[in-house]
Amino acid sequence: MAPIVSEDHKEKKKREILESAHACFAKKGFQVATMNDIVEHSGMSKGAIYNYFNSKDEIYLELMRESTEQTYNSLKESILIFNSALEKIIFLFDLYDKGDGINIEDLSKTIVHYEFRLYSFRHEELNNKLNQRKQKYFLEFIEDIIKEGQYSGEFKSDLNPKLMADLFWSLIDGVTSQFVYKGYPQNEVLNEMKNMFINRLKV
Amino acid sequence: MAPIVSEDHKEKKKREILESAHACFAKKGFQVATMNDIVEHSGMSKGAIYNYFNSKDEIYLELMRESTEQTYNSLKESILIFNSALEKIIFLFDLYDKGDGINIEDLSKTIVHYEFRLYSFRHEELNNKLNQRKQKYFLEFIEDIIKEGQYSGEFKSDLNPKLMADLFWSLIDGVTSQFVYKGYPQNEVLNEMKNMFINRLKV
Amino acid sequence: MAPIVSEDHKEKKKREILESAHACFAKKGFQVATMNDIVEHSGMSKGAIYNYFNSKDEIYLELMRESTEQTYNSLKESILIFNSALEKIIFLFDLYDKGDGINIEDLSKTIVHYEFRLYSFRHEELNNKLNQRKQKYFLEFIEDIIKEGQYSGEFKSDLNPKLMADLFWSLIDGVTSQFVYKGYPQNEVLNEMKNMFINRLKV
Amino acid sequence: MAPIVSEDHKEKKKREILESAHACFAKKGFQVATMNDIVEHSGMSKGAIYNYFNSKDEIYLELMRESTEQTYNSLKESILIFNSALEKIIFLFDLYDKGDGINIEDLSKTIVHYEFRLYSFRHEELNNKLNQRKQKYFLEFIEDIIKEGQYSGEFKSDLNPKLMADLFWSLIDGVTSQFVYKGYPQNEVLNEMKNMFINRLKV
DNA sequence: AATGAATGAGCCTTCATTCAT
DNA sequence: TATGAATGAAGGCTCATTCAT
Repeated sequence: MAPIVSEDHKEKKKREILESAHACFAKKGFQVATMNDIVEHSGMSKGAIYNYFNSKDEIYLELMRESTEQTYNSLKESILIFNSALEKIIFLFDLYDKGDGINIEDLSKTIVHYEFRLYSFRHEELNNKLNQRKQKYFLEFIEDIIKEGQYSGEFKSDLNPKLMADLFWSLIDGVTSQFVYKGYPQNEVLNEMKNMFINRLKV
Repeated sequence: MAPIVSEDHKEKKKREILESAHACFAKKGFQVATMNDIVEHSGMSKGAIYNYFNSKDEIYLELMRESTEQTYNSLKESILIFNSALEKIIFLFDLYDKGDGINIEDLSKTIVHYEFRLYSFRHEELNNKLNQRKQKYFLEFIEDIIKEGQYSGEFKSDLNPKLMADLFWSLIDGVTSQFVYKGYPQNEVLNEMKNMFINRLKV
Repeated sequence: MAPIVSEDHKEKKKREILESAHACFAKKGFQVATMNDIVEHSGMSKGAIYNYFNSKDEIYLELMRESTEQTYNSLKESILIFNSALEKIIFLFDLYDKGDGINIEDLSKTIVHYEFRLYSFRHEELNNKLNQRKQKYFLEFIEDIIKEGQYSGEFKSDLNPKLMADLFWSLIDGVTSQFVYKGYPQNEVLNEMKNMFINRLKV
Repeated sequence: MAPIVSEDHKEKKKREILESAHACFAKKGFQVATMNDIVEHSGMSKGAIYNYFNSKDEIYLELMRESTEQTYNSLKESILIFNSALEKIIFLFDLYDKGDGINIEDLSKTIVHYEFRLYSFRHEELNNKLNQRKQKYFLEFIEDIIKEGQYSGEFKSDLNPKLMADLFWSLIDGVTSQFVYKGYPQNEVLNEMKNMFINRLKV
């Protein structure tokens, strides 16, 4: 006899749980939010959730993995339309321009992201398994663009691409961090950073 | 009846508790560290600690307040010896140079700092004033140095001092954030930032 | 509409479930083994199992009933080939000789048997009849052999057959119990018991 | 400042918990009885109990340890008054004579004891740590008496004392086991065993 | 003030059982 | 009948906080 629910349905359920979890983590923080919160928010039963995920940690991990993957994929895809390395870099900075006004959801996501990072710090195994790989993806992604710019003659040839990639993400982290701190976007700061960084790169 | 213990003694006790608490929070994180951990680390009794602080939260908040204040005071004092605005800025950047090697304790302290920040985000009512004031102090602190440099002719006169101050802390946050992320100092990145920032400032 | 599956098929399914259950109970113990374990071991679905048994307890009880019956039947049948009461008794003792070496499966089965016993103790209402009948069967079984030996002149005529039957099972229980305790067979002890018991019986 | 409660008080509390636990284990079985049962039965709070014991297992272990020690000590002491090995053996058998009637408490204790044994079987570490030592104590205890009887000329010199000790406890286990099974004492059976065993020993 | 035993709400997780399909 | 996702009570345990001494 055929399975009662389709794979699709199962995926949808997982999504529901993950979204509820994310909402709860955003509202209360990952460590403070409880499985009961997620149960309540999702409207599902406790057992149902444990049918899809084996632990609170696993939910967290999946959320982390997804977020990284999505960000990575969307970054990668979005720059395909640009022909020059410079344009790519400019575009990436502009992605972090939150526009005007306070976007609570954006803020929440960022908060959860930071909490993930701190939580990972206390769990070395996780940290190593996930963060290193993640770092590598994102770092190499920028590194490649820098190299491309050097190859095409857009960027100074004596720059250390690895260092520039580190610098790029540090700048982004800095502005995001301030976003959390202050509660509103730091677009002017971001703009300053963009200019600085581009000046540093351009021949 | 005269008070049995002096105010001084009380302050000393509070200090002991706060230091133990900070050590425990640094080691395990605020959420995971327990009152029992603090009891054990401080060598005091549970009841004694509750005589000085009404809750774990209160200890945490007090630690935040103090830490901010201390950092502020030490920053303020330390730059007194410099005569030029540029030297002051350079000195401040250099403060965040962690030297070589991984210093776990330094890392832990930074983590606690970041946890503070997230915790604050969840307790808007309580900490709004605290954070705003704190922000203001640190921002104005840099703002004043920028203005000083403009006045003395060291820095470009058309810079927005507020924006430069925001930028400064964003850069610092960015590099610190990466420190947490990677687990080791990002001194080269810091150096790049320093040069960029100074270039942006100098006439 | 005619029944889709025959009674035979139903019996076969029940058997499968019972065997899986027995394997799981033997491996983990009744309390620790879960319905999921049985599901997994049997390859059937949870719902299917609940179509044949109303509860985990019911499976357990049925297993008990069956096991007792089977043991009884096989005991009864196996001694048919012997002509003297003495030979029968000797044969029964030898059944409990586990040979050399530790046989984990044998041990596990014995454990389940003992767990049955304790479980029964906690469910007097349900099992009173079951146990009493069981007891009666096994006791009368031995009792009859004793009487047969007395009738044939092999055994002392002044023995109380009931008491001797009690004694027989106590000896068997004792040696089995030690088997569980120590984890390896107690064949020498069993042999001593056999000799003692036979000496007590023989004229 | 002196501690608030005396060591005595603490010991008394531990005793209370252990007695409640034993009562609950006896009533429902070790695995089925819950910490909540113990909480309820003891009238203490959950936290209080966890102040004295770190886990349900630990309570069980302590109960086991105590029971073994007490039995061992009382056995050892009680036979001091006898001069001959034979008298000692006889006395030990008589200890297990439960008199007439059903003593529920005695039965409960025995049940809990058997459950301990089975539970241990599933937890090898425990089994090894505790049972072996316990076994050794009790076995050597009997072994020594056998040897004493051989030395004094009371018992056959060609007996294997280790085997006789094993046999002794197997007999006791057997009769106790039947006690659990049937729910009432098996004194006549015990008497038969005693006579058999003594006949086997005596020159 | 100091002590630390006591409290009990709450946490994460498990699992026998049910029921829509 | 068969399926397995859903249910939710219950389990062991933790820990911030209280309070009698």
